[in-house]
Amino acid sequence: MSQPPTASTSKTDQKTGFLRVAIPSPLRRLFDYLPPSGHHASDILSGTRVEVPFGYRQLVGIVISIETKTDIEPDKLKPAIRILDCQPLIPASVIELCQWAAKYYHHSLGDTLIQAIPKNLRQGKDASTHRIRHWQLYSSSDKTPEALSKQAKKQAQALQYITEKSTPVTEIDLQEAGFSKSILKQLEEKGHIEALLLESCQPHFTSIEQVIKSPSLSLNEEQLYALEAITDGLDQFRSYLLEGVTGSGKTEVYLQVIEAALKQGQQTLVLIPEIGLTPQTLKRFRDRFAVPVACLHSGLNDNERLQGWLEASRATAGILIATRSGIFTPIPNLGLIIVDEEHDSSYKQQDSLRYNARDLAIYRAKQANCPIVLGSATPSLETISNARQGRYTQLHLKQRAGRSKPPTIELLDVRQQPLQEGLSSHLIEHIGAHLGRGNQVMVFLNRRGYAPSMICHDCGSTIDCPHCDAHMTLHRQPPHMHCHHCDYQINIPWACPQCQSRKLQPAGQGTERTEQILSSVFPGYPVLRVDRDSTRKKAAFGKMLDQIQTGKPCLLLGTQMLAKGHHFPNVTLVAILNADSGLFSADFRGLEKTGQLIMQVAGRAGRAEKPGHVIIQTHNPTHPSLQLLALNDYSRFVDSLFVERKQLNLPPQGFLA
DNA sequence: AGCACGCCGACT
DNA sequence: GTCGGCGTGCTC
Repeated sequence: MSQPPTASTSKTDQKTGFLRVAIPSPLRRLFDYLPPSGHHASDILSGTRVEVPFGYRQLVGIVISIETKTDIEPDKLKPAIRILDCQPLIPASVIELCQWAAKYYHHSLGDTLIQAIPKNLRQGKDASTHRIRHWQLYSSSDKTPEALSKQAKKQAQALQYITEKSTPVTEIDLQEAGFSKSILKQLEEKGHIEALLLESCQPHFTSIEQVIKSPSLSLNEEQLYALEAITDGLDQFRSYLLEGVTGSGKTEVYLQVIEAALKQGQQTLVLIPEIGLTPQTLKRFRDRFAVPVACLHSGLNDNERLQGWLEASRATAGILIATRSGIFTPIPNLGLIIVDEEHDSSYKQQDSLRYNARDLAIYRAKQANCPIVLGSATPSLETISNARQGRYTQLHLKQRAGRSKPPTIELLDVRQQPLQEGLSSHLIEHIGAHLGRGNQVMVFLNRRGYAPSMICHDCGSTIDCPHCDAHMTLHRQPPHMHCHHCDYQINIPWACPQCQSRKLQPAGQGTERTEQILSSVFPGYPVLRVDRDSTRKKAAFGKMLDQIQTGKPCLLLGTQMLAKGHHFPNVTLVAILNADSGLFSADFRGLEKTGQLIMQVAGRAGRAEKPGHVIIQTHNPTHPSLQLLALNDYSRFVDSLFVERKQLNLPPQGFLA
């Protein structure tokens, strides 16, 4: 082995400093390294990724700081392998956010930071040379393209679109213009176009002079008041609660606030619930704004995620629409945060770092000194409590936009009434009447499968999951028993495992069972079942939505998938079958969740010209919470919950941990 | 969390 | 002999 040129060299290296690195490991401390050979610590910036030896492994860590002193014995220090970024990948603001989150949620900083960046970057991929697929006309003349057939209209349009652009077009751009991958592939096979991998060279979003692509809608008085309240303080931290009933036009207020932020050269982060980012939502943003709109959600592959992340962190996109984890995306010109459906539980991460993206969003807005808008028709008690204590400015949208009226809500007492597979005859009459008038009916049942349990008629024992002790749900399509907690599945038993009796019976109602009864009672109308089982295939849900949008009379039967975000103009009757099961939940937030769900479901009724009617079947017509919900009065319902929480000293009145 | 090491019992 | 089960300890 050759000696270093002089003995003093290594000493000088040590004097220049150490890298303090956050390592993706559950250990809640940082690790010091010598700079990689050929580097001086003083040239390395915090926020860059660094590859380091760690035990027997090599990991990608994040440089948190450069230190001149270390407590580690010199012979234990290892040099880092290499620096992965020439510019900080994670800005100081996001490191600070992660430090706060790691401390608050008792998690390691390394694990917190590493989950804040896309998978590709976690694995050490070079961020500066990220390439994406572009398409251009076939450039060499070694073969003549095959002529397009007259039927291939879409292909001809795509070819036209690509021809008109002078530079290669990104595949994403083409997809937004309505040309699918298969169209492009066919054009490629016929020799018309070719793919190129190019670095995207989009300009900073502020270089796009016109912010708006299509004109805004006109606002009613309440909307205008909200808009002005928020835009008055665009340059300072302030939290707003935008409480607006379903159909009151919250989104239009968001869009116009975003417009104001963009005009000041600032980016907006829009957080939405997990299932909230439908292609329609995205389209609405992209149709309105001329600046690029990036998105991050679970439907994207690793490269698309990286793309969205880079567009936001390089400020090529003016708007980032993201689900929970998007709260960690670097956004250099952050000037506005919107959290839509702020009460939604998908903002909570349940495993590893147990954060609530809505709460981190508040921290981030404070950090960026910008306004944050929490929007919901049914805000969480925490948020209402904050608003009442004056921490948030409260804005109300009480009227539905346009001419539609709030629905009437009826509690249908089914005590002592004959039930046909969970449906009372009164309800069946109502459903028939609405269908007969050519309208659509929505039946809401928050239980998928055929029946939530199997019970032995002779000994009373139930079929339970061996792993989690919960009842196993009976499914008929295909026939099996399924644990909805851990996914454990078995065949339907022939006999009771306890007493060998053959009298095992389905107990309770699931959507499959209700589908059967609805089809037999209303044979002339299609029954569309929308739950996680019937929509497992990717296109299935979309197809059902299309069928609903035709407006023809039909029965829509589903779980909470139906409750959120969709606009069904022809639904005039909403029936809620098992509201009772939510009234006596073990979780102290159970009643709150139930109330929010009922309000959300009820909001599906009568959104257009036709008045809506909601029927809640119940064995507890005198339940005070249910009565308040039936008055369509969410705030009085919330008041009653506050009283209860106060008595039991539960959040937000008290603390649990 | 990973990963290696080391101790011990079961098998070709 | 040696394969592998899991208990323990360490990571700059």
